[in-house]
Order: sequence, then C-alpha cells, then structure tokens
Amino acid sequence: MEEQGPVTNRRRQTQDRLLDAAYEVLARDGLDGASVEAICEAAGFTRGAFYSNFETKTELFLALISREHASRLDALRAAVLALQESPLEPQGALEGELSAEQVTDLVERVLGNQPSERDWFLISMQFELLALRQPEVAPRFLEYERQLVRELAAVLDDVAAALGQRFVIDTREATALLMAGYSASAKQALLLGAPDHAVAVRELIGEWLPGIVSRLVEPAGGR
Amino acid sequence: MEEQGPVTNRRRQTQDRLLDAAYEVLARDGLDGASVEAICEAAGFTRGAFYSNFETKTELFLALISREHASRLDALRAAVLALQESPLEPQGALEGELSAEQVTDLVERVLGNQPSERDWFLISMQFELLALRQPEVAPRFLEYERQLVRELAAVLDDVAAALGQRFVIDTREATALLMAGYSASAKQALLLGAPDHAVAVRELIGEWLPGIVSRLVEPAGGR
DNA sequence: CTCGTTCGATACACAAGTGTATCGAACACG
DNA sequence: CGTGTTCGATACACTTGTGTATCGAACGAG
Repeated sequence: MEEQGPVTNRRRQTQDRLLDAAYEVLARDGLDGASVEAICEAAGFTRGAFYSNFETKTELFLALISREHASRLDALRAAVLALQESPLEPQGALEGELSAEQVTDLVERVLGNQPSERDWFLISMQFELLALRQPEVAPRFLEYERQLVRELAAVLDDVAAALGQRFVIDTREATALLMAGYSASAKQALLLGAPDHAVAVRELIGEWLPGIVSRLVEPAGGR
Repeated sequence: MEEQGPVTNRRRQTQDRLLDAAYEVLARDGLDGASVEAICEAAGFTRGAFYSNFETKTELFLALISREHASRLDALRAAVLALQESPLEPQGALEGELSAEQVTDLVERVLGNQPSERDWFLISMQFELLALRQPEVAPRFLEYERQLVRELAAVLDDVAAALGQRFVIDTREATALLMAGYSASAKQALLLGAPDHAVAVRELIGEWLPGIVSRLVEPAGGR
C-alpha cells in the first residue's frame, strides 16, 4: 500500500490528455456509452495508462467535471471583471426600464467567454443524470450548482444596481429560474440541430429573456 | 416476410407487462444501464418474449414514452375538465392581483393528477438525452414537448381569463419558462433526497412560482 | 375435443468491455 | 553516464450482454 508519491509532471500531463479526450468522447457517446478503451484510444493511450491514473471511469468523469467547473467559474469571473471595467450604460434607466438591447448585450458578454457550450452542456447533463441516480454524487452536484448560482446572482445584482434597478424577487430564485430557462433554450437549439449552436442559443434566448427580465426588475427606489 | 397478424390480446398483455417492468427498471438503472435481460426478468419473462415483441431496446423505450406521454396528456385534460366544473374564484381580481394561494391551488389540482412524478421525471430525462444524442429521435421529442406546452398554455390562458387576467408575454413562452422552472424544482427535490418527492416539489415550487406568476399576468383590461 | 398456429423459453455462438499481472522502456537522480 | 524507479503497453482470464435458432406448450378456431 505505497502512497502515490508527489504527482509527477509526466503523470499530470497524461491525466490532462485523458481528460481532454474524455471531454469529447463523453459528449459524443455519453457516460455509459463511452468505454474506457474508447477514451484511451482518443487520448493516444492504452488502458494501461488509464488504470495507472484513475480508479474507475466515474472517477475520471468526476475529475473532468471538477476541472471544467473550475474553468467555467474562472471564465465567469473574467467576464465580470471585464464588465466592471466597461459597464453597461444606464440608458433608459430614468424611465425605470431595462431595454432588450442591454439584456442581450449582457448575455453576449458573459456567455461569449464560455468555451464550447455544446459539449459542455451534454456533459453537464450526464453529470446531472449521474447525480440523480447515484445519491453519493448528488451533494457534489448541488455544491457546484450552488456556487454557480451564487456567483451569477451576485453578478446580476451588481449589474442591476449599476443600472439603478433591483430584482423584485429573491435574486437567487430569479437566477435559478433564468438558468433553467437558459438550459431549456440550449437544449432546444441542440434538438433543432442548429448548425451554429452558440448563435442559435442567443436567438432562442432573445425570444423571452428581455421580456422576463424587464418584469423581474424595478427601479431601485421601490415600486 | 409474413406481416404480423392482428395484434392478439395475449400479445398486447405481454407488451404491457414488459412496458410496466421497463418503466421501473429504466427509472432505476437508466436506458444504458438497464439490460434487456433485467427488464424481462422484472416482467417475469425471458428474453424470448422480448425479442418476439420488440425489435430493440430503443424500440421498447420509445413505445413506453409514447404510452406514458398519452397517459399524461389524458390526465392533464381530466384535470382541466375538473377545473372547468369548479373554477377558481377570482378573489382579489379586483385589485388586479393573483394570490399565491390561487397559484398553488392550481398547481395542486393539475399536478395532483399526474401519477408517479419521480420515475417519470427520470425517464423523461433519459428520453431527452437520447434525443440529444440521436438526431432521428429529436423530432419525436420536440413533437411531444410541443404538444405538452400547447395544451398547458391553453389551460393557463383559460385560467387567467377566468380570473380576469392575461399574460404579459406570449403564453407559450411563459409556459415553457414555467415548465423549465418546474423541472428544475423536480430535479432539486430528487437531488436533495426528499422522502416524499411530490410534497418536496410542491414546496420548492411554492418558493418562486407565485412571485413569478404575479409578474407575468396583469388585469385583462390592459396595463 | 382436436389440431394447427402462435408465442415465449431454452440453448448457443459471439462480441465487447473490464481489471489485473507482467514486462519493457523512458525518465530522473546521483 | 549508469542505475533504480515509475509509468504505460501488452497479454490474459473473466464477466456480461446480445441476437438467433430451435423447440415445446398454450391457445383458439372449427
């Protein structure tokens, strides 16, 4: 029972290559559909490398989720910084209205930084399904989701405040609802087989998001 | 190449037993996780019966979805009829407000008729994932979803009208958003491992639904 | 009741994936 | 450089699931 020594550089590279390959294969074939073999082949390894670095396929999957989750959070934070440096103008705020342009602009700025929407969406769904079926995974899923909602809610609160607005219901609840709506649109875009997923998502979101948002915020002074 | 004769009674019974078994096994193990063997065993058959009645596991799954979808639509229509016979009272409508009580009451009446929420939710997700990965299944999924949104939107329009209200955004869009929110709550309830799923879902929905709905409708006279 | 047909059980051949044990090569360190 | 160690490739034994071909029993029409 020798403990794994300090994770060598070589080892980390191998793991990363495996994770990169898993990202694509899992998005295409699903967690159940993708064999360890397939993942290793895509990474240019044999299963020997896999079993030397991970206990099980689920283990690798969770490592992948962890890595990607962190990456998305970083991208989100970066978008927030960029937003703070060149904020949205409170045009129209005098009338207490949030324009559709402002909303779509915000979406563009935040979502534009998120890489490879499509595959990540599919992988997230796998994760969700895994969490639903295996209770021991559920807490981890909930934790990730909670973090995301929290950060995003903070962003929305900031943005609203900068525009002299505030949410009329709990910002967390509003955020969760908007995320659910976003997921639905992302799903729709995939099902419709849109050639450019990202563009299709923006379009679908544009159908309802501005209308909803304008109902969920009000001038900060109160009703 | 003899055509299958007129589907005998015996055959139909066998198929139904297989579908019933599949419902439980698929909810528990997932479409990939569940073997044909396992489904047959749960139904009290061997695989001989299966291959005599279905081409593939996917075939059976789609038949199951079709059956259950029809069943849900029926339950929804039944709920609507019951609603028409004893409508919600437009209490408070004078002030142009839709009370939280009215909303939760409506949810209770419509959702209360839907059987076995939990398993169906899991199976629906499997269907969704299948549609996402296999393009030839996507149209069927979209069609089912479209039907559901359409009927539900009609119900909501009716209910709102009966209360002297109307939706401020396209009812279909509003319905889709509310369904997305509902799914998110159902998912949450499952992940939290609530002992009584149905109850937990109602509670979670109560957190946001009334607040949202009151923002999405306005007195029918106009703003 | 009887006999032909249908339906589901059984058995078999095969494919795909898993995990482990072993071996050789690449690496790091003195 | 040489040498001990780490890491990934290879080979093997095993499990699980699939689809088909065949057979016997249950069913229903006459």
